[in-house]
Amino acid sequence: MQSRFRLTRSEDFKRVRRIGKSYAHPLVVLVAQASENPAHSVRVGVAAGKTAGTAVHRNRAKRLLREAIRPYLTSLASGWDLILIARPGLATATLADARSALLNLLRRAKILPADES
RNA sequence: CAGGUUGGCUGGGCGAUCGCGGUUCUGCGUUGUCGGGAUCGAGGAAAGUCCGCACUCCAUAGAGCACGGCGUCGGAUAGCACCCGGGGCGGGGAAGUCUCGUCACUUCUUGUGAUGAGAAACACGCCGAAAGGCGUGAACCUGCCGGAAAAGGGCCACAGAAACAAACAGCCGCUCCUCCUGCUCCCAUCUCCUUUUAGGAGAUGGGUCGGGGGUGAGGUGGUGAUGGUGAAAAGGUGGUGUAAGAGACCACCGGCAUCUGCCGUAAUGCGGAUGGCCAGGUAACCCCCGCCGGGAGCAAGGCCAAGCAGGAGCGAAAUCGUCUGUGGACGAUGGGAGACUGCUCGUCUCCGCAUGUGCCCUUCCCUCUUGUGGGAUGGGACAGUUCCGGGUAGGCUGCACCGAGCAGCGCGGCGACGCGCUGCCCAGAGAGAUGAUCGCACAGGCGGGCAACCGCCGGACAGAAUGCGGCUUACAGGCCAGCCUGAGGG
RNA sequence: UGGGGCAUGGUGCAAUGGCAGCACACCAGCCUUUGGAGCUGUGGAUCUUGGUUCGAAUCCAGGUGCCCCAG
Repeated sequence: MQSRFRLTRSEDFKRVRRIGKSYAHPLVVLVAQASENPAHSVRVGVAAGKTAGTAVHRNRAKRLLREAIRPYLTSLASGWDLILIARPGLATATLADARSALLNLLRRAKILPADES
């Protein structure tokens, strides 16, 4: 993931987690919030807590999420800040499972148009 | 070859496409949140953080106690309680089974677990008629190691007389009392005999002096394993000995102390002589002895930017005496501060240590070119410093390293490790870089099949964050090697 | 990163190295028309693995999990 699509600053994370809207899936949780700068391209942050497992499992979950969202970064509506939070089953899932879960969440958040696949 | 056991190495490979991080080179009418190329990119444990260091900051002249850690010998190392090689004492290896009953679970069959009873029980050696008893047992693994617990204290439940020092019961000697028995003696009665003023013998009854034996009670002394309980009862076995006993003595064995011989650097081991049996266990209980030990940690620390709110303490140089060139020096006394974590102290340092022969003001004195300069006195401010409080969570650095560095080869050493030569520069972020898909072989598991083979599943434990050494813990599979035991072949 | 502490029935806590207890809860019974309360009773545990010791919840070492503190 290129660095212009990344959410890095701690205050941004805090802001999105506090006032963003969340969408849940058994594998992933999506938290979305409109950015302060609407012209800015979409920014994504990835997180995995201790409940996701050991360090190996947490790293694998975050890599899966990054790989899953990578093809859609340029087609997403701009001006959104997203946080993807891994849930315990994600580390043992495949890339196709993660991608379908992610598409489901993005359509529910109306960030990705429904006709795009 | 089989079994056992240990150590070392490895820790999925190759290719294609897409994607990520660092370094470096490079392109542009477009200088970008741009594009292209090269190269590097997790581990043996990166983990736990149990030890030891490097590095950084703070504090620092000493001694003792406390506290904490360590504790066999030698070696290795920059260093290390855990590394390497020895030694000693234990434990495992090493004894595993069968039958029956009861209970629980259960795949419903005698399958698993618990429990009770019975039987059998590894190899070798010794004792024994037998039952049985005693001793030893490889490689290798594993635990511990000062005070041989003979400075002292504590504890040793239950049981047991008693848990370490004696008592109690017991045994035995002496003495006293009571009772019994029988001997000697005396008296009485009766009978018999004779050598007939008398004597003798026997029986019965009684008496008590003395002596013997026994029972019971008391006193006194001796004795130690007899008391069968325990995890543990004061060397073991056999004999002598004794009133009874006991290392009291003797033989053999075992242990200890002292002296000593040999191998070994040493611990230790193998012996010899003498002594003498006093000595229970526990120091992963206190304790004693010896050695070692400042504190904090890369969120250490340094620089920059931004931001906030300041406050308090100190901010000096005691008193007296002597000398003096009037700047000061020396000595004494008292007080304070400090000598770092807890305490104490002979003693030491300073009288501010870092910092002004600095600045302003009040009063007095001297000088005098009525400007000033010098001294004394009291007060204040600033710099500085300590503490408290407030603010910040951004950037650069430390930090990606020429190093206790890595790889290969050789040499020395049993080994930990060391030395030499050659080659290399080898991850480094800060929401945290290694992933995904496909293909091909190679291991592995499951199913089908006599087999060849076919189909499916599918990589163990696990992710760097200042670095290094050791330890501990987790770990599928594969490869290699050593040692021991047994069998077979040459 | 460093330091400190804890682990005992389902829960909260006790226990000089010597028979693991207490309270509440669960279950059963009694009482009550029934429930609650009350009374009586049963079952159930030392985080794990080794070691020291005659004997370990306790002492020592390794491991596991949890909590707290500091910057």
